[in-house]
Amino acid sequence: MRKTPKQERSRQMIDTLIDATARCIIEKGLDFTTTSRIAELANVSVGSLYQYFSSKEALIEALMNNMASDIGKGLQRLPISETSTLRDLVTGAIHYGFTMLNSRNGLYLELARNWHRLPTDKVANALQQHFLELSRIYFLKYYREYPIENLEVRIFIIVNSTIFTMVRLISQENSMWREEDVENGLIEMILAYLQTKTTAA
Amino acid sequence: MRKTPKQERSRQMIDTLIDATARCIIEKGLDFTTTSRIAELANVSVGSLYQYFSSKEALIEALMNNMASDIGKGLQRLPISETSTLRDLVTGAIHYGFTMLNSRNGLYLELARNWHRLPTDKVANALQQHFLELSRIYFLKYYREYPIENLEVRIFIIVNSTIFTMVRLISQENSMWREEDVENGLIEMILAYLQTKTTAA
Amino acid sequence: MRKTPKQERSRQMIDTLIDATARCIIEKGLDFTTTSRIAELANVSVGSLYQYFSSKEALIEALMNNMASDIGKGLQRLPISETSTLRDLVTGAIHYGFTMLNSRNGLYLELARNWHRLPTDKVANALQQHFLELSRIYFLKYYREYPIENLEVRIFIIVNSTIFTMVRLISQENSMWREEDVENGLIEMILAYLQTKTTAA
Amino acid sequence: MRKTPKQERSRQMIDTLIDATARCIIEKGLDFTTTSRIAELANVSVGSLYQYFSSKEALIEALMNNMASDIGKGLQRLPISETSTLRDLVTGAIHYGFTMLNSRNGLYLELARNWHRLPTDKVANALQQHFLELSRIYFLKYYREYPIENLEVRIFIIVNSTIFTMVRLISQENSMWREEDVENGLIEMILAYLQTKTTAA
DNA sequence: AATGAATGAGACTTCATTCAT
DNA sequence: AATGAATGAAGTCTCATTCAT
Repeated sequence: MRKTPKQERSRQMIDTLIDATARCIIEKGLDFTTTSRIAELANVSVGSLYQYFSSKEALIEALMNNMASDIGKGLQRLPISETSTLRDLVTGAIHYGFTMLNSRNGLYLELARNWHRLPTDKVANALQQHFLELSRIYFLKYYREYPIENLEVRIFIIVNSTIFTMVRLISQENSMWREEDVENGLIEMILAYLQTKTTAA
Repeated sequence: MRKTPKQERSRQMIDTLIDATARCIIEKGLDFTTTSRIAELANVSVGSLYQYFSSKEALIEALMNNMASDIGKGLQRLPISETSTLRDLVTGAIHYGFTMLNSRNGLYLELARNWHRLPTDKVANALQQHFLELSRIYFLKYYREYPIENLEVRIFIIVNSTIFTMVRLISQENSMWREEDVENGLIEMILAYLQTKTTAA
Repeated sequence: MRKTPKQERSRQMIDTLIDATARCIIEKGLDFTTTSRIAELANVSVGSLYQYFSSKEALIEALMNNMASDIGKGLQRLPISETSTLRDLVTGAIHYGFTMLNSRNGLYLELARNWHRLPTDKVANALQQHFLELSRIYFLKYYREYPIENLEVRIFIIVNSTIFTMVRLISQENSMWREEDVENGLIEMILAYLQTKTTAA
Repeated sequence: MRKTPKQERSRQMIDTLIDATARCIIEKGLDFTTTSRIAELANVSVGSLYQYFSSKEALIEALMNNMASDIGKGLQRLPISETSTLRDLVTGAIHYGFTMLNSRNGLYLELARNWHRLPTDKVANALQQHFLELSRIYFLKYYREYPIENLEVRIFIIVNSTIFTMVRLISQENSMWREEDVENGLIEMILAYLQTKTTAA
């Protein structure tokens, strides 16, 4: 029995367009990502683009959603074994972050740079949510004796701190700092912070 | 000896234009800051604008430089007495950061949001430099027994972590977190991090 | 003898499309009547639409022809008895006009508004022709003693005067005039005009 | 003392653009009147067009206002002497109407054809108002013994009847009727109508 | 025959920058 | 020096029509 070709083709066109958008952002930067350039990169007419996405924004939003889901999947694949220490966990997550930002030829980097003009909320929330769950699971499992207070706020601070420190680092042409050092620094900072007891407010 | 009126006028014109740019960014946001609006706010013609600044970018760069110098001056005014603990110092700096981002009707906030499209380097570098010096002085003075390793990298991480966590917090319409909690969290994180010894790489 | 199914289907498809066009014009107005919307309303593909009509214009022309024939049929059903006065006749016709323009949810109103961009000629001519015949019959029957001069021109004037006065009246959101008053006014005007002898040119 | 050249130039540009709009409508018809064509006809860049008119609609509205004021001025110049009969008055007005619709190479004709898509209200109201005043003055002066009832409604009917009968006549390629005959017919109709007493409602 | 995805010309509008006055 | 009118490339989006399946 044949698969439904319509939806197949639709799905493919949608993916092609989102992919073209990604490539355009990578090649030209978000500021020079235009609907006609996207269509051109997709080897498709502008009209087609608008048959599948009601606006440039919708297209970028779709890309962001893909991104959110990618990141989510990646996070779930992070290895957490019984012998994982908190340091292992944090190191893994930080590493994952750098991998992400350097992946796809800097696509995520450029999106992160422009977070304010983009429908970032979904991605950011997803990210925070994922880390929150990850942390909860971890702390419930292995740190029952050290319940973390204010976990949400801490995750918020850590996630944002990490992302933007990374983005800034990678964005610098000739950085004065080695990626390795910053990576280690972030790990230390996060670990130190997580092991802190909240002071009485 | 007469003052050189030309340069006086120039200086004044330049300041007026930079100020108009700031007001425009505050009122309309960076995306809707156009050269003609700037000129209009400065009560000056667009032509004049281009007599003093070769491009919109140049104008914004000047604004950024002013900003950098403002921030520098502010930092130098941070009170550090002999009795200041490290916590006092960090608390003061974080507070200063929030004050800055909320000052000038959100001008710095908007600029920080759009850092990637702006000539941020100078500001960021200035900021980092200032904090570096501040820290050096502090640690040399009171912590001679605890020499901080990798101070530059740590400052880089801390400054970026702080700025963007704050920006993200302030940018959220109805934030899920109280400013106070985030402020405290940042302070704890930074303090914990600074008191960490670098692990052997 | 079997009916020819092809032609049956054709006829039905054609009618469906014309009907969809009418519905689209009613719902969206002529300016927002697009081929794809028509096809959608007809539960048919755009491609099929073009199998039956060579262009959007052809489709609308067909609708106009249907309209002409509808109006013609309606006019023939206007009651003219032996005891009808001229006033009865005119009143009936004016009433018919208003009924028409308000019928089909304003379809004819919208078409009349846009007469210039449409192949109006057929409809207008049909209308004029019908009224001409109606008048001829009437005057021949009952007014033999008052032969109307220049009947064609008079009908032309009356028909156009009536249609557009009505269209303008109905199109006004909050008309300053009651429909009843305009209706009576038109009747008076037409009656007065028909009872006029042509002055020597 | 020099005239203010700015306003001079502005005024001239505005007039040029409105004039170009008029020419474009005349040459291409309203449907093919585009902002770039207008700019081209005005020997001006599109940008300039938008410096003076915020949108295509604004430009067309300005043209309509000019039209309204032209028509108003023309009406005020209609000769009404003491010896004018009602027939003289009506004849003059009808004549004026035909002159108008034929003037400016059919500009007003095309605008009248497209009344429904245009900001017609101002023009139509102006026209009705002018005729109303004209009629009031006339009837007050010379027909005190025959006060016209429902003058407003009558004027509404007459103005619309006249305009569209004319527009339809002129729009026909090879009209079946001589302009003279229709003109006379309209005059007779209007005169007959105005001399009618309103029937009790 | 039917489908509907694809096309692409063309519409409106913005804004950094220039240049005649 | 100052002005601000003029420029025009570039951007987003629509829709009648075609054509491969």
